[in-house]
Amino acid sequence: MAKVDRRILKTQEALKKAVIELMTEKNFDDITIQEIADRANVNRGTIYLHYQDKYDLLDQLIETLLREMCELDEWACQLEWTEALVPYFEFFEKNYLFFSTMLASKGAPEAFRARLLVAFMEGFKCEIDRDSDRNTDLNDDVMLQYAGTAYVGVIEWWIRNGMPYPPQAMAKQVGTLIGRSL
Amino acid sequence: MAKVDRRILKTQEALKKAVIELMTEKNFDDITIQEIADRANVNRGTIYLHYQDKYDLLDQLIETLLREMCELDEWACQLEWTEALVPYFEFFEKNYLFFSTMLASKGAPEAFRARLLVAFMEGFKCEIDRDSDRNTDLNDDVMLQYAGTAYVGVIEWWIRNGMPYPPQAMAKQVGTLIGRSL
DNA sequence: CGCAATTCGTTCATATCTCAACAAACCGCG
DNA sequence: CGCGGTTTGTTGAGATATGAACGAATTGCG
Repeated sequence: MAKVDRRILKTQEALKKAVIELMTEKNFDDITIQEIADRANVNRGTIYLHYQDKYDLLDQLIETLLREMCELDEWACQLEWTEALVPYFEFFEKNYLFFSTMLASKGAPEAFRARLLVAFMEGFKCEIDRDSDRNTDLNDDVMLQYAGTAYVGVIEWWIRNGMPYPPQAMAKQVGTLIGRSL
Repeated sequence: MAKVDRRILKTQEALKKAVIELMTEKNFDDITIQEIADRANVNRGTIYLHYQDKYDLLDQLIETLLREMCELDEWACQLEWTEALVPYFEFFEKNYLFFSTMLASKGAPEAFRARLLVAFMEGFKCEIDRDSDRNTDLNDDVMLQYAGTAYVGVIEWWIRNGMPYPPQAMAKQVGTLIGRSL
């Protein structure tokens, strides 16, 4: 893709960082456009050059994070599950602030869980075991829904409880379980 | 003074930060304008909108720091020495990276010590004890030179040796000594 | 409810920054 | 020395961000 002007990247990064920060301090709906602009050290009008409103900004912020996450495509049907999940849990850990906020706050982001789920199920698709016959009686969408919701549930629990186990341990256990489910 | 456009401040701060960082990694003379621009995430040409060359940038960087330091004018002839010096040593600590680089590197900043000295002596001027008669036989400039070089020397030692005592302890001791000298 | 204050979204003219290109100066090296 | 490659400083056209202003929501409160 055509390379983007450096100023655009700087502005958008500052804005997204500002939103994440502010979300840890107050409910998303209570955050004002002016506050975001101040925190990002950007003129208020500049926000409207990039986003419709603060909800659009939140949307694109989520989109960015999810895209980043999906680029951890080491799960290119290559590694074993227990290995492949490590970078993911490390990613969750690195973005702990964002995830915990998105999962805790109750304002806008009910949709966040759903988007996570879709992203995971998409990733799981090519992982279903078709070589053996242990899944002959199972429908794809059932298996995907099963493993997907389980994965999201575990992540949510892990984040909410302050990441009681290290990423590696989580990856190993969750990897085992997902492997059994697909 | 007329308020400065936000972009100017952002750019200049990024540039100064970049220089400080780079100076910890290599000799100032080996730093290239392009490197500074890259580190600051700024177009190379932009640098010339603000500075003549990298030496000018370093100059203004020093100027900025010294001005910042002088604005710690709690020593408005108000507090006792041992108290008044605390914010200064905290300032040195906060800018440890800069000071240690400026005092260690041997490229450009031989002049740095001299500038520090001048700044301190200027600040000492109004602090000379004229009320008692214990200084009647002493010249101002002698006392200033004496206390100033001593102060610079101690700071240099403290920074070079990795700040072996906390700022408060340093402020207390140096405060006592300067008080005796003026 | 009704008013005051805040926030929002938009507009405009202008300042600053960007990118690409250029010639000149500088550099290391055969 | 002389040559390629790098760095420098400058330029110009265009893109983006700024600040100030405005009326229209929205909010908080008596």
